[in-house]
Amino acid sequence: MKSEHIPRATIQRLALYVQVLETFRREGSEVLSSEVLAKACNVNPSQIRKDLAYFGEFGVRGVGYFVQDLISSIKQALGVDRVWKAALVGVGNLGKALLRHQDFPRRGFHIVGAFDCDPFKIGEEVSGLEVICSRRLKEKVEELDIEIGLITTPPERAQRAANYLVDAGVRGIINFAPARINVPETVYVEYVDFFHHLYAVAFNLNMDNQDR
Amino acid sequence: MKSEHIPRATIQRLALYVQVLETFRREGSEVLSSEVLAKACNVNPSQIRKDLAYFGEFGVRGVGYFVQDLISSIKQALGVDRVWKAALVGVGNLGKALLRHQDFPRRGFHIVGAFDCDPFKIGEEVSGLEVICSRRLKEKVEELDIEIGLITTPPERAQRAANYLVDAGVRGIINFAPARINVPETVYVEYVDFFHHLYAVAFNLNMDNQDR
DNA sequence: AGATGTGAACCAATTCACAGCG
DNA sequence: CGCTGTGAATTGGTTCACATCT
Repeated sequence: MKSEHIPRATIQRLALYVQVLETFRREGSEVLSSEVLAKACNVNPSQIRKDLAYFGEFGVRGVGYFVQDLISSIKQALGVDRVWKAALVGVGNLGKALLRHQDFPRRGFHIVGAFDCDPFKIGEEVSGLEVICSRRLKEKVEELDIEIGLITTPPERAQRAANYLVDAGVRGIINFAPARINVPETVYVEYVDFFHHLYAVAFNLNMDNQDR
Repeated sequence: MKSEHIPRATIQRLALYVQVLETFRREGSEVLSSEVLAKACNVNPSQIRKDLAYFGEFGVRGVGYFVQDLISSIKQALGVDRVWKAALVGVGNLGKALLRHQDFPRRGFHIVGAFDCDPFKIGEEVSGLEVICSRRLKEKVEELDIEIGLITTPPERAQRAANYLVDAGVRGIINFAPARINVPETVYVEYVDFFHHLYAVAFNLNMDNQDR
């Protein structure tokens, strides 16, 4: 693999390719060209080839790509060809929904700890996990070998959750709370915010309305 | 407002600015410079000024921006200075969590219809809404004046949900299901997929691990 | 023959640097 | 004087076009 800098957009597209390739596999495809995959993903074929080229040569000239092999190769490139263990902090509506979400284990992300600071929630069981006091994060992260943290607290408690996670040695965080968080440079944060998407939809509908 | 093409990234950042500005407002700030806002959003100050320039001149030279005014201006630019009515299709774990999510109404997105095709779910009440058969979408969309659709079905039923929504005249869709959907050009779709973010985190942690 | 892999050309978005204004 | 607003410079990402290989 080339150690060039890999655009963030490439990573996002690779995740998309896996999703679409898995659909092709379910439907029985064994080989496909970058052109076919491109159409299904709504991107340019050479975009796909460039994205893949960061990690190696996975295709066969004159033939295309073997679906199963390509899925495996991309997953390996992304580092999702293994199990990642995660802790969830904030057992509200969203937190519970994520804990119950079948796709997490199915996709290799095992949520092995659920944390909250509300004494009424501590001890409650959600989806086979006992809710534990957030203060005990460090101890549990070490015990369970957790590498990823999911923050699903209300926004005003997101920073505190982040602090606990960082202190516990977690180096990857996905923040579902609508608030920015400060963490050391060594910690990687992804923000998930539905409302940014809702705003984008509203903006586009609004534009269309004005054009008429 | 200039009718230039506005980059998608700009729209996403404007949504971010609103989020961060609302935090500043809560904390009592009345005026701030692009530099201060930039630091809080982790972007370049001139980026902010450029983004805003697509829509008008909102600042005061030598002073900065008035927090409250800027929030209002951006919301107006994005088209979120009003209420948008939405239908949710697919009342599973995620669907229920979204229906119960206080932030939707708080941010101007009112989910006024919940739909599912499972006869066991139809008639059930979730967060004050009766679950209605998906086939009745068209009728309800017209009756309730719905403009946005949220798809929270399993992936294999996402396309059908999209078809119902399009047929009902909905022109903006947010798809939470991990599947691409085909819709006419006139319909705007946003995809929300946690796993793309999880993959990005996994990739970065994986890289860090290899570097050591 | 037909698809990949890739350097070159293109285009868009970000950042710089400073003129313009309160 | 200080910060905005913006043309110019730069960076980075995407697309093209074709050499390359099965």
